[in-house]
Amino acid sequence: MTERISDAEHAVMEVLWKRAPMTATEVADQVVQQKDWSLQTVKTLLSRLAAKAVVGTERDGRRFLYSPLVERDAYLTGVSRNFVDRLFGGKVMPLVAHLAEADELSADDIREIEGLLRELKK
Amino acid sequence: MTERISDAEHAVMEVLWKRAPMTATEVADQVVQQKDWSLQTVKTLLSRLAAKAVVGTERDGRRFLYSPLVERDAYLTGVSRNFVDRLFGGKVMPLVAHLAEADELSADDIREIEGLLRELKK
DNA sequence: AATGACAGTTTACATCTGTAGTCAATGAAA
DNA sequence: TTTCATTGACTACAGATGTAAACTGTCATT
Repeated sequence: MTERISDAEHAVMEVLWKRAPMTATEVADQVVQQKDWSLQTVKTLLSRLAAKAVVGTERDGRRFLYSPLVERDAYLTGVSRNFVDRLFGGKVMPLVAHLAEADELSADDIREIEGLLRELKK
Repeated sequence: MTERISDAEHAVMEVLWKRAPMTATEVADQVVQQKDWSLQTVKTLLSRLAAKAVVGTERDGRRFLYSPLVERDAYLTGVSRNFVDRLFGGKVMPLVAHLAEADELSADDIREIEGLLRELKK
């Protein structure tokens, strides 16, 4: 199973998923636009991710270039699977139903999803 | 915003959401069918939930009766909202699309969801 | 050669979580 | 009334997490 990625780590991953490889400083520059973290914090998160082999490092002179080793897609699948399992008994229906009842779905959302499902049946 | 409920705590809540009020021992009896936890562990979790005011206590002689103070529905809405926000930019479409692409949706699922959406549009 | 600016590594530290063990009070049973 | 079982309260303790500061090695500059 894929290594667990914490919330804070996830923010770092999102940056790396957008562009990679990047140096720690580059990553931090991006992350800081979202989260009010220090450079050190971002470095720590990168190290932990590297230790878990969720990101890979490649030496570039005196510094490292970081790249994701786990694809965003695979990660999302795992997390979604887990989420739906734990909270909705593994069924997507109840989740969609719930979001719908909670008025989290706009008419546009509904149309979009219907279109998607129509595609899927082909 | 609703207090955060950890995974272990969530298992306890599921039991209380099914029936309440219940004593700690009753809750533990139910929980143990799912998780291999000791009575003490369940009691600790109940205490933590009570401390966070996620469950309420009512004295019954020498023991307590516990009941949820947060409704399952409200909880699910919050957690789902948060999940979709963090991972799918707040849009449900990408989530459904993702699950679909990851083959997490069966033909039956698709039909069911379509039925649901059709209802919603009325 | 001395100095300063980065980069990565190590250490820190409070809080949250998972998972109980122990203790003290109290009601039930003998 | 002595004893036992039950219940909540307090304590424990390791690992994960959020959030860094301090340390160390090494180029680039003076």
